[in-house]
Amino acid sequence: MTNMEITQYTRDNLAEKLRTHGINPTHQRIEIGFALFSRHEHLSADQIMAIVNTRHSETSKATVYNTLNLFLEKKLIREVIVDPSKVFYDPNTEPHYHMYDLESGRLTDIDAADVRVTGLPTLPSGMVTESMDIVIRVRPSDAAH
Amino acid sequence: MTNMEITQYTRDNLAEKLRTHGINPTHQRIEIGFALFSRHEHLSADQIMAIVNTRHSETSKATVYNTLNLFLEKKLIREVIVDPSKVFYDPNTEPHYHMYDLESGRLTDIDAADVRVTGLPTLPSGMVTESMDIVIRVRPSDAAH
DNA sequence: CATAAGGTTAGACACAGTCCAACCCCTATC
DNA sequence: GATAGGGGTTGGACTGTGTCTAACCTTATG
Repeated sequence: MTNMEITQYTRDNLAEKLRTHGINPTHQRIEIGFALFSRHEHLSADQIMAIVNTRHSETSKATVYNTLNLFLEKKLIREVIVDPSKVFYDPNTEPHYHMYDLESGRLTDIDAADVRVTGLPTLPSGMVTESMDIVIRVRPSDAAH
Repeated sequence: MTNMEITQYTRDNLAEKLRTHGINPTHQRIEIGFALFSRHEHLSADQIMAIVNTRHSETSKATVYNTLNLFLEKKLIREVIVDPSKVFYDPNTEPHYHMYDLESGRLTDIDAADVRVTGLPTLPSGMVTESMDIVIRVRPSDAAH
């Protein structure tokens, strides 16, 4: 099981999800996880911090980064690198790719199930693939480029 | 013609290349272009600045960034976003993808000619594709992950 | 209770990249 | 060959993301 289908996240089942990934579910971690998993959006660290700090207790910048890096390490979330100025964190760990709207900065998922990539070279020996990312950068056709 | 085959770059034919792209070939711009095009490597802004400042005159950080952004605008080079901490600049504007070694940070090209990608969704109407980037992240198989 | 380990915090820090106002250099014009 | 003007360059200040550190808090355990 990589991802049991939870349709509605609560702070309780999120705590459970953290535990099954070997993460001690503290107050702050649950809030940060909740921010990511209850929305299904790609959020940057500062967006997450803003969301978390509008409710309940304050959470520091250090904790936000500590927690996101912990979640990454434990493969609970993924990192999406499309914008040179900030990293997006992606609660969807199923295989998928991304479409990035250069105009709005909006990032949307492309299901990997339908996509086939052929003709890639074989890896140098002793190397293994960690991930393959595909990013399609798009813009409105009337926009000046 | 997108890219005439220049096997050996000199400061002279580089000045010519800049001119054909509508760029006034100044001293600094030629040096920065030479750093990128004579190597066929992916360099970051600080690497370029280091290279340029070991020979001839000094070039400021502002000029390095101004020039790289100008080159990007004029489609003389491409930007490769794989590492959250820095942008790489790619002198190769032919269609190709990238393999990124997470251990060493080394970035290598994958020729696009052999690669086929099928099953991508159609774009939302009014949108055009600016680019499609594929990044294969690899690491040594013995490395702790 | 005492202790220790783990978690959180504010604030200092590092670093990539941008901005700005002053300056420089080159060319055109007289 | 003086002058002016525009494009290019510059140092330095600044911004924003992300990291580090040392102190502090919390919780489980004996």
